[in-house]
Amino acid sequence: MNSEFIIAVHSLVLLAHRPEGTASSEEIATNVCTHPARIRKVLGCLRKEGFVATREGSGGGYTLIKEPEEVTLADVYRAMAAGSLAPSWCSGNPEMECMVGSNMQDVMNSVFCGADQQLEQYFSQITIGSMLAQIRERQNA
Amino acid sequence: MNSEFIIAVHSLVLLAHRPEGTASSEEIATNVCTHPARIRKVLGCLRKEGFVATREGSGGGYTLIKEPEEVTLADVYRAMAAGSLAPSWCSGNPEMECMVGSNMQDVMNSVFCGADQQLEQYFSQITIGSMLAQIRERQNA
DNA sequence: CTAACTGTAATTGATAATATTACAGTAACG
DNA sequence: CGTTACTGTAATATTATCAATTACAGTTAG
Repeated sequence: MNSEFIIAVHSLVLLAHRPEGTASSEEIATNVCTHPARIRKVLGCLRKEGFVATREGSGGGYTLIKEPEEVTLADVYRAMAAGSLAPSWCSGNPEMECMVGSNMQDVMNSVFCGADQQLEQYFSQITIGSMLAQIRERQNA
Repeated sequence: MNSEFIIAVHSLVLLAHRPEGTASSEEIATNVCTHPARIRKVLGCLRKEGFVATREGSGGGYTLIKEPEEVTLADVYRAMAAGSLAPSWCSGNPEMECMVGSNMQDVMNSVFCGADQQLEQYFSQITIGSMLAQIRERQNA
């Protein structure tokens, strides 16, 4: 799994937790434990996909512009990491003579496409809001 | 996803395709397109898990000792790559003060545990035998 | 005894992931 | 205005991970 997916989810949960839904890249970076430049890159992507609004300049930052309960992890997954299940490494080779070796890439690919869909379906049941709720439960326990 | 999972699946399908269910690490490596030493490592693991038998010495090699239709990708996944969905990279830090940052690792972890189970369930519907059948279909088409 | 194997570990090389730095562009605020 | 505090983006370094390769001890058939 793409670690940018994790950063995106964490950032969205943090924004949802903020009363105004707003934070700067530095605040988010501190919370996520990474570099502000990386946050800016990931949240720039989330902006293009319509999850957050950004304001440049002094006092600027990132604002969540969707209801936390309506943003599913599947939405985030599609935006950040779709198809990332299959490893870059590939077995077999379509050019070879052996029936198994020459067809394996295609068959393996279809297996991973199905897995990706399965994963997306699972993620569609989890929202940014429900993750925040889980965190609050843990805190109270 | 772990690429050893792919190597394991490919190797098992190849063995299933062989009349005697047998091949040497070099034959498998050629078919998979990797190095024999890597095959030996992966299939050594499959031996420990009871999928194949190995014979050392001259004329030795690897033999499939299960029915291809009864070996599911979930079995292989558990043996080779269980829990490999979650990235090594971790966001947040349990030591920090912020509720979100300090609990994110745990919550994220539970999300990925669920995803892993989901994936395993999907893989349990696919067998080495069914993959070989798919390959044969493609070949005929 | 030799040839053909597996088992395993160490080393190297390649690639990808992450952190860091740098700086241009933008907006608030005095 | 000019200064300060931000984002956007790219380039560069640094690490970490993955895969190939090499090496060699142990095993078995003939």
